[in-house]
Amino acid sequence: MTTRVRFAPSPTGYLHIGSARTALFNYLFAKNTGGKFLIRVEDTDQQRSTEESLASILDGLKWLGFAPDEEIVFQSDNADKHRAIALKLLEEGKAYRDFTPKEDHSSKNIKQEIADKARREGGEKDMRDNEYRDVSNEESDAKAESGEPFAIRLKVAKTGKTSFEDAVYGEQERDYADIEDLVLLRSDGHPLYNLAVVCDDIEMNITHVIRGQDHLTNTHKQILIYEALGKEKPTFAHLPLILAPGGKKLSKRTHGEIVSMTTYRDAGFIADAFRNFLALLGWSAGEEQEIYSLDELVEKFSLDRIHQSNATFNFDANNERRWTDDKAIWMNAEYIRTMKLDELIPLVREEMRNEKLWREEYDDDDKQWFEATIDLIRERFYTLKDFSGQGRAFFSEDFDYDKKAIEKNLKKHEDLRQWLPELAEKFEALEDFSHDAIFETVKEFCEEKGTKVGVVLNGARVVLTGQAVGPSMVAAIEQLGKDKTVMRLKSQVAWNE
RNA sequence: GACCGAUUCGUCUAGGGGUCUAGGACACCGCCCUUUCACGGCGGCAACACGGGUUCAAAUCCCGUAUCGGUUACCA
Repeated sequence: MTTRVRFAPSPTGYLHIGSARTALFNYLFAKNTGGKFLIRVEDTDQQRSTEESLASILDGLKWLGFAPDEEIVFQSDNADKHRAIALKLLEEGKAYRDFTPKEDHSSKNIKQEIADKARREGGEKDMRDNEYRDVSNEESDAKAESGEPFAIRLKVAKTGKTSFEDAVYGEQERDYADIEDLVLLRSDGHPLYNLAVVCDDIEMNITHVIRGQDHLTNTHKQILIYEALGKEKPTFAHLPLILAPGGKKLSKRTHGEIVSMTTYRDAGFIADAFRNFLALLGWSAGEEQEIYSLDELVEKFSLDRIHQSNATFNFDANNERRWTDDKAIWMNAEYIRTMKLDELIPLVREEMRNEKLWREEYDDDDKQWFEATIDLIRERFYTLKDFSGQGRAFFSEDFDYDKKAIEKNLKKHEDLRQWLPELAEKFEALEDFSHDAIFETVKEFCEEKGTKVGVVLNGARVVLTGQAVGPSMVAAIEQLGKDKTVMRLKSQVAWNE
């Protein structure tokens, strides 16, 4: 039997980092087992579902490279089927009409309200105390015919328990006494989540349900539906959650854009790097290797190596350098400096196009120079943004000077104000502007002035690139070329910043 | 509150009775390298939540406690 898994986002926000990880694990599992990876959009909550949200989620999935193997299913298209199934269950006596008027919740603190109510009721509450549970069919039919609105609830047996073997968490049991008679169909005829999920998973022939641990206890309710329907249940695999620092829930409301996938794409992350990082949040191959290509991840992935404890996604909103997880940033840098140059170039090209730094010559006459330059400067970069930011001076005269660099490497050595233009003259006289010649020139110049090479080189770095850090300065000068080097060394712009 | 789950360095994690004076990665710190910097190399700091068992032996098994998380909707 081929495995079939689905990623089932509800389009009520952008693609959350935790959802992205769920999508990744589904994808890896499908490919590892030679199965199908499907996408089902759970848009039954009409109130909260939006087009933008859907577009953003699909965008994020596309960026990460998770293309579905079959057409995307929209859950709302199946509402009629879900309704029919609920009615069938009612007919069979496995569900009943509940004429209790709908309770209204003030929209803001629903979670809190429910928790408070549950606390008040304590463990005393009898889950089978619904007064309509055992009314006769005749009475129920009559009320329905008279037009009284009703919801349809599943009739959960009084004693017994459900159980299933979770592929991650192991044997799971829950007493019927702890499960309420869940609502299948709302009084307005709208099918609810647990029903819709089960029906669609059956319809789509899903063999493995891989989803967040927040669904673990609700799984028992779904099993009850599978049983009422007389259908075989799939294998369940629940994933540990991804938390914010301090072990709190990672949410848009409190943490903002940091939880959105598109933030990372827009911040210059490489999809492969981020996917690699995500894979290691809640799963590991049990070896010391940490950098994995997609193919390697697919090959090594298995459900039994998924962790059972939640992971913290580490970041500090008050620290610009630590705006997101250190390890994610490191991994991105690692990919930038070690990936194949011809895989990196297209990504840099796109970034430069967006920043209006791209020139057609880079793909033509200046191709060699461009590639050599990228190869040189990638060494210290963390994101794709750095190519248009810190690396800007290599492609444009319009670049910024880092204030700290000016203070530390330029203004602290007032002599450089004269020396740098003097050095420019020496360079100008150079016929052969090669690495060795440049270095010899600098060295002689420093001996003449009785200063350390570092002082001149660091000062030159600021004037030439606007930065305090970068690749080997001599190599950078060679790459920049004689004209630009001479011009910038003579310029007083940086001094006036 | 009830039910469910988890708990190894600051973070991600290895480990599943002896090989653990607990390994790796990120971050941090130091040294070296580059006659220069946030590369690289080497090294350092740093953890088995707590208490009881079981056992010749427990980070690993069992029980309790604590803490954290999840669920408890006519949301998904």
